[in-house]
Amino acid sequence: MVERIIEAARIVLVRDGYESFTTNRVADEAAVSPGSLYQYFPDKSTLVTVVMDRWSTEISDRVAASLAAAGPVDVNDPGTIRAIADALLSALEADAGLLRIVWEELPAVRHRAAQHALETRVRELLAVYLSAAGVTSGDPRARAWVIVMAVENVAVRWVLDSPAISRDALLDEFSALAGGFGARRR
Amino acid sequence: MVERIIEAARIVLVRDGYESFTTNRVADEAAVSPGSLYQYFPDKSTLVTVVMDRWSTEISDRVAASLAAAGPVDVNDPGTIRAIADALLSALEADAGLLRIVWEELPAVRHRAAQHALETRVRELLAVYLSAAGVTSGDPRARAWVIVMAVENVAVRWVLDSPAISRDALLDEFSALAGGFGARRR
Amino acid sequence: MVERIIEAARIVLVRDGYESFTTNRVADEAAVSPGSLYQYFPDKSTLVTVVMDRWSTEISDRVAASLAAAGPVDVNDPGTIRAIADALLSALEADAGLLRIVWEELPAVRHRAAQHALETRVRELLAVYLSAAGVTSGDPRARAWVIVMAVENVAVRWVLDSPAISRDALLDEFSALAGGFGARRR
Amino acid sequence: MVERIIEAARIVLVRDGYESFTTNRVADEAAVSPGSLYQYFPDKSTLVTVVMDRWSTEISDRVAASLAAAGPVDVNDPGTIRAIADALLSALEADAGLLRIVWEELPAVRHRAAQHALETRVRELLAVYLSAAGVTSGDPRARAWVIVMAVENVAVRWVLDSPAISRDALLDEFSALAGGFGARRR
DNA sequence: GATGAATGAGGTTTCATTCAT
DNA sequence: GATGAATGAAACCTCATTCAT
Repeated sequence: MVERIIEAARIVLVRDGYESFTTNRVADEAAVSPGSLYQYFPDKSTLVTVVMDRWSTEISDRVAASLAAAGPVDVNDPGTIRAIADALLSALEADAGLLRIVWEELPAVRHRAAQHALETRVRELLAVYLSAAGVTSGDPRARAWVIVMAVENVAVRWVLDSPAISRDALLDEFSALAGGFGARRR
Repeated sequence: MVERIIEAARIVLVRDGYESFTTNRVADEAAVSPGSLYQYFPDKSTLVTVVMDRWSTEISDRVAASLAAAGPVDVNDPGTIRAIADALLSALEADAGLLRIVWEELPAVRHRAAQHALETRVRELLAVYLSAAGVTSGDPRARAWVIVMAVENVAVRWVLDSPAISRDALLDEFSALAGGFGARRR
Repeated sequence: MVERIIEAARIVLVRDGYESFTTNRVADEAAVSPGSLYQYFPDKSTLVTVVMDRWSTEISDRVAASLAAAGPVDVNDPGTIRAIADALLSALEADAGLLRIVWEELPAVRHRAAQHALETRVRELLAVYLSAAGVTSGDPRARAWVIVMAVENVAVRWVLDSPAISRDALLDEFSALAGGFGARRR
Repeated sequence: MVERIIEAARIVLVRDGYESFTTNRVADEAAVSPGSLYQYFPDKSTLVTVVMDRWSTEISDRVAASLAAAGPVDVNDPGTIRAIADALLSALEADAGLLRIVWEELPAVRHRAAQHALETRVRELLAVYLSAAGVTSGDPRARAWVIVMAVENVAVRWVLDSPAISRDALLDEFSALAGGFGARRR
C-alpha cells in the first residue's frame, strides 16, 4: 500500500508536473482513497520527500553497482574517472523525466535533504580517490566539495538540456576536469 | 509605475519567499491596486520572469564592471581566472537573499531564461579566453559549456551553504579547475 | 454586501442548524461566491460571532424600547418588574428559531462574548432598580448577578421548552422572585 | 470493556475538549480498536450521551448523599435550603473540568436528556419541600420549575466563572431566592 | 489609465464509520 | 468478539484573475 502510493506519487509527478501534483490525483492514480494517503504520510510534502529519498538512494545504488561491476578501482588508470562519471550519467538518465521535474519544478527545499545525502556519499568516495591519487596540495576536503558540486550540475544539465556534446566528449571533459586537479600531483 | 511594481515584487520575493509571493501582496507593497498589475504584466509568472531578468542583467553588469576595472585581461596571467571568479562571487553576494529564494524556492522554469542568458554571456567570454590561451585539444565550445556549468553551481552553493572553505581557497580551486583544462596545452 | 452575508448566515443558521452551517452554504444563500465571504470575515467563526453580536444588540434594544414605551420606571410600582420581564420574553420570542440554535447547538464559546455583553447591560439596569428600591441587605452587586443569571435561564427555557406555564403565571413568578429579594427591605 | 470506553471518552472530553473528541482518539485512550467502539455504541453521539448520563447520575447521587448525611429535612429550618444548594455546588465542583466542557463546548442537544433527568429529579425534591413549607399561592409546579431553572444556571455559572462572590454569600442569595417564594405564605 | 470588489475552481486535510479477516 | 486498514464525503479557505465603474 505504502508502495502503491509512492509509486503513484512518482508517476503523477513525472506525468503531470509538480504544479499538478495534488493529493487527490495521487490517490486516484494509486486507486486509493485520499484518506488512505494520510494514514501513511502526514502531509503532501512528506510524500514528495519520500519519493525524493527513494530516488536519491536509487541513484547512489546504481552508481555503486556500476563501480562494483567494473571491478576494483585503480587509481592509476585514467579510465577510472570516466567509469565513475559514466555510471553517474546512466543513473541520472534512468529516469530523466523525474530528473527534469526535480530540477526544474520542485522548490529545492523539497529535495534538499535527498540531494545532500547523495552529494555527501559521492564526496566521500571521491575523497578516498583523491587521497589515493596522491593529491596533496590544498585542502582535500575543499577539493572534493568543489568537484562534487561541479560534476553534479554539469551532469544534470547535460542530461536535461542535451547540448551538442557527445557522451564521449563529455566524459573526456570530466577526465580533464579531474586531471586538472590531479595534474599537479607528483 | 512599472518600476514600482517590479521593485515591490523583488521585495516581496526576498522578504516573504516564493510561497507567499502573491499578486495581492505585491500590489499592496507597491501601493497599487491588483488590477493595475495586470495592465503591465499579463500574469504572475511574467512578473517573476521580469524580476529575474533584471537580476540576471545586474549580475552580468557587475561582473563586466569588475573585469573592466581590473584592466585588460591578460591571458598569460594566472591571476586572471581568479579575477573573473572573484567578480562572479561578489555579484552573487550582492543580493544573497534573492539568490537564495531563486535557487531554493523558485521552480526553475521561472528563471530558466534569465539564467540561460547569463550562462551564455559568461560562456562567450570564457570561449575567448580559452582560445587565446591556446587550448586546442577537444571542442572548445564543449569545454566552455562544461566550465560554466561547473563554476555556476560551485559559486552559488558556496555563497548559499557557507561551507568551511575560505574565499581564497575557493578561488584557488577555481584556478586549479581552469588550470586542469589548460594543463594539457603545449 | 456585508449585510447580505450576515443575513444569509442567520438564515442558514436557523434553517439548517449549526452542524450544517458551512461557509459554502452561506455563500449560496447570499448568492455570493465563497471567496467574497473571506473579503469581509477572516473566518467562519468570526461570521458566527458577528451574527451573535447583532442579535444580542437587537435583544438589548428591544428590551430598552419596550421599557421606554412603558414610560418612566416607577420603583414602587410592583408592575415594573413584570414589564421588564415581559419585554425580555418578547425580545427572546422575536426570533425563537435563532434562540434555539444558539442555546442548543452552538458551542458556548461562539456566543460567549455577546451573551456576556447582554448580561452586563441587564445587570446594570437591575442594579439601579435594586438600589432605588432600597434593597440594602447583602452585596447589591452579588444580588444583581444572581438575579440576572436566574432570569436568563428561566426566560430562555420557558421560550424554548414551552412548559405548561402561562405567560402570566411566569410573570408572576418573576415578580415573586424579585420580591423575594426585595422582601426583607426596611 | 464498555466501562473502559466510557472512561476513556470522559478523559478525552475533559483533556482535549469537544472539538478534539474524535472516535479514534477515544479508541486510542481506551487502548481499543475503533471498530470495537461500534460494537457497543451505534455512533459517536451516543457515546457522548452515555458519558453525560453517567455524570448526571453522579451529580444526583452526590446531592442525595449529601442530604442524607445531613439527616432528615426539616422544613422549618431555614438552613435546609442552604444545605441543598451547598450539596449541589459541591457536586458540580467535583468535576469542574467536565462541567466546563459540557456547558461551554458541547452542543446542548448532546446532553439535553441527561440535564433534563437531573432537573426533574431536583424539581421533585423541591416540590415536596415547597408543599411541606405550606407555600400555597400560585401553581407549586410552576414555582418548582422556575426555581430549578434559576438555581441551575446560577450554580453552574458561579462554578465556571468564579465571580467575586464568596460561597457563603452565594448560599445566602439562594436562601433569599427561596425565601422570596416562601415569603408570602401564611 | 486605475481601481478593487467579486469571483470560483479546486486544494489539502479530517474523521465517523465499515467490513473482511 | 475484536481488529484496524480503508473509506470518501465534505469542510474551510486561497488567490490569480476580471471587469464595471
